[in-house]
Amino acid sequence: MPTDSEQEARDRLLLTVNSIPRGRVSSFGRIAEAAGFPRRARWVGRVLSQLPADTSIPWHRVLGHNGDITCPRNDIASDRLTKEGVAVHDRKVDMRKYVWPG
DNA sequence: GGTGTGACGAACA
DNA sequence: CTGTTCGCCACAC
Repeated sequence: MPTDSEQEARDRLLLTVNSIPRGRVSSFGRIAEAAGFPRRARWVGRVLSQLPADTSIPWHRVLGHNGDITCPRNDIASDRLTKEGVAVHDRKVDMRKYVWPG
């Protein structure tokens, strides 16, 4: 069973992911720091990987720091980002143009 | 309880 | 630009 503090940590993390505006993206490390967990990028990736398929969390807006779509469902992520107005080229995004916080 | 691994990231050659 | 090395941490074996 997850600890209360662990649950709280995940909640804070997902809250931060939820705050990424439509049409913008962020990186694992940036989200981790914004949520109050510096240097926990890998943990962020792990938590997102365990989200249910029907979640409302915009996990597709979280990319690698260089703009790479690194998730296993990169097709879905690419599709959703494109529909949000984010230009995706070769499974990559121009981080400098869409990064949040800007 | 050591070891390998991963939706990471930064520094460096 | 690519590849290497290291730090990081949860987890499976």
